[in-house]
Amino acid sequence: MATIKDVAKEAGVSIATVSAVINGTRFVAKPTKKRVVDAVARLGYQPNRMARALKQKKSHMIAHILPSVMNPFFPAALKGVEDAAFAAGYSVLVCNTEANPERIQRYTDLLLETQVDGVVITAPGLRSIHDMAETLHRSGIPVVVLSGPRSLKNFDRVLVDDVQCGYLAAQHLLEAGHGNLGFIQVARSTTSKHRLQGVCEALQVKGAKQPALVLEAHGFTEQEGYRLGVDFASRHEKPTAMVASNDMLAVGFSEALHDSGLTIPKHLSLVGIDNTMAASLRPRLSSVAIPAYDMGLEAVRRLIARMDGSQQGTPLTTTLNPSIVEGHSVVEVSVHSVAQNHA
Amino acid sequence: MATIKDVAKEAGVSIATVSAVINGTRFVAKPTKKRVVDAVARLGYQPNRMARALKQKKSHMIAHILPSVMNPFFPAALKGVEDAAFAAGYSVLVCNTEANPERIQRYTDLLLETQVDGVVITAPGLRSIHDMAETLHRSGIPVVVLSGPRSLKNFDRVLVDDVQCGYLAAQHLLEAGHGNLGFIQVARSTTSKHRLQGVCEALQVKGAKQPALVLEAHGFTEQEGYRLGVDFASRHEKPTAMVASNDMLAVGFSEALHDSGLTIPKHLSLVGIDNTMAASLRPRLSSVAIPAYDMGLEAVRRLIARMDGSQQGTPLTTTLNPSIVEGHSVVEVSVHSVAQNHA
DNA sequence: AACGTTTACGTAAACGTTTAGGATAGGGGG
DNA sequence: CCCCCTATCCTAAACGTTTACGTAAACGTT
Repeated sequence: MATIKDVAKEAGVSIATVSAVINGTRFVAKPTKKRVVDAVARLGYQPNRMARALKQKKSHMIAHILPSVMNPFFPAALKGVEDAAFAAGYSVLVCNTEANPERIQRYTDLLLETQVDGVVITAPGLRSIHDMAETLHRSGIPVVVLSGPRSLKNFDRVLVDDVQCGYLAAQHLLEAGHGNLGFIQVARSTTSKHRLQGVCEALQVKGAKQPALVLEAHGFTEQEGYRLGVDFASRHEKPTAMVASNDMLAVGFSEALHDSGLTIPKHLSLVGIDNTMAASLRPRLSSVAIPAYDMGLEAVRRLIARMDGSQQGTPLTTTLNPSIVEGHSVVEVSVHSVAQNHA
Repeated sequence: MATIKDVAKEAGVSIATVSAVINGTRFVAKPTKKRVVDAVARLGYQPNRMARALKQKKSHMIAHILPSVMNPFFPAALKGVEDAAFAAGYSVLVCNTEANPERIQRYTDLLLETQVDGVVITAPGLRSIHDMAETLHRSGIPVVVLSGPRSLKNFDRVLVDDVQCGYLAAQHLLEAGHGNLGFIQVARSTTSKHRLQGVCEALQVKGAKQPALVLEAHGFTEQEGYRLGVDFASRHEKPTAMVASNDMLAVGFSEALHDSGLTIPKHLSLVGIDNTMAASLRPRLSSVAIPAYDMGLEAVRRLIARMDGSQQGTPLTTTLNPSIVEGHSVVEVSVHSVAQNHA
């Protein structure tokens, strides 16, 4: 690899001059500049990023910390992060924590050593990730949290409005004429609670206060969805439509209905939330899409604003809006058929 | 951030000694070592990776170049890459090319500047990616190709055996009693051609030479699958089972059958290849799984072997075996019903 | 003609490491 | 008692940049 010294010699100038023409940091006479440019081309010179980083104390790298790229939500966020970073001249280091405390520990050390200029942490559920964020932050590294809990109050955050998610899901069903809805919630999850609240808010427009039926799952899993689906199928009084706290639940739920001889959307209209599994169902599940890609973009924009100092002071939280994407799991219903609520 | 100098002063030794105890590069008397270790702890010292990289000409970073993390195949490969890298003390930079020549160009410059120690390139279809690989390689950066074409003969490669994929798919159907199969191939794709060849090889055991029906798609897309599904449904003579060149095709195909009133697996047994969409179909699609995660692991192992010089000389290609994962899209059939081949 | 300004570039220190090549001190053999 | 060896640590150069500062030449002004 040619160094700046080689270029300087080749062009017959000092290294300071080479640096100047490369970075445009000061005026260089036209003919001199040309000599340098030519020399660079001849030698195929590429500035050494390590050396530059060392001198400038800026690595031009950011880290994206996430639980696992295998989870369908994260690749989209990662891509948003990478796109925004790329556009701004940053490279991104991926760090899969796998929710493993040991990995998390090693990664925070690694990131400190690497002198990354900033990090975006997505969906930090664990205490150890919380600690990681704090540690990095204390070391002066800007941190923005993507889709994290309210407890991370020292950081910039970019979120999707969970209440709005529930609201949209319910509204979509109401607009299709469904009067009494059910909801599948998840025990001890604030996310789920917010989504339920959104459902309630939508219902209030119709005068109702609560969903006609609330089933409780113990986790956002397909198995739990299936379990509740079996339960549901055996009931006499059934709402004509359900909202699931997330798509996984919806998939399991729908599977159970299918096994019980009930079909969607004929016997039940169903809408999911997060739109990760929409393609997994026939007919396609209607679901509320979380703009993961856009959240990634926004997170990095926030981060860059912190890194270049154009944004200072108290933490900001940006909220993006979800949107409903229609599948074929919801059926229009006339005002009359709403009244009769058994399949 | 504390530097090595601060530690040296704090411990009352020279920086060389500090470096020695940190890296264990030479003997240091026990009491001295303790003083250093304590000083490190007191100051919370972390070695600066940039400085180290500069001196050692080794960044301890590798890059993973891929078309797009949004494509379902790649996250698994990425995770394999990251796991192996992490275990070996390397960080990984993700580079989504989006098959965009401009991005590719900028990324190759970036990687050269960053002095990454090695790169793994996955699924390089394009000419410009081919060039990228060559450029990096010429600059002395070890490159291993994950799942690339045979034309990339200067590089270590890790592949899945496409012929084997076809073979497994067909064998699975044969074992279920299906005598005459069909195949959905993709025009001008060597991957598809190999898979077809595998199907043929499996058929030869039964005395047949060719699938009873070969449909031709113009791309690995759901739309093409749908188009061929419509075609298929209108035929009089139908095989009892089909193999699709990939899962996307299978999904589209199955969609079309469904719309034509044919159901899987009752009227047709179907198996896909690559297992990316298995969950997208009800009933679940039986498919040949490509071990993307393991391929990622293996790629990085190869890469590391090159980087530390333990592996030299002529390029190696490692082939991993695919495996069938059973869904519910294949039905057992008696020898008799095989004879009657219309639905 | 002497001097101040401007223009264009060079010198050298610094960033935080690693590492080759001393240097110092203590100890054993003759 | 001298010499040499070993054990232990230090000095200083080097990695490839950026940048504060310095300097030389050219020019205009009086």
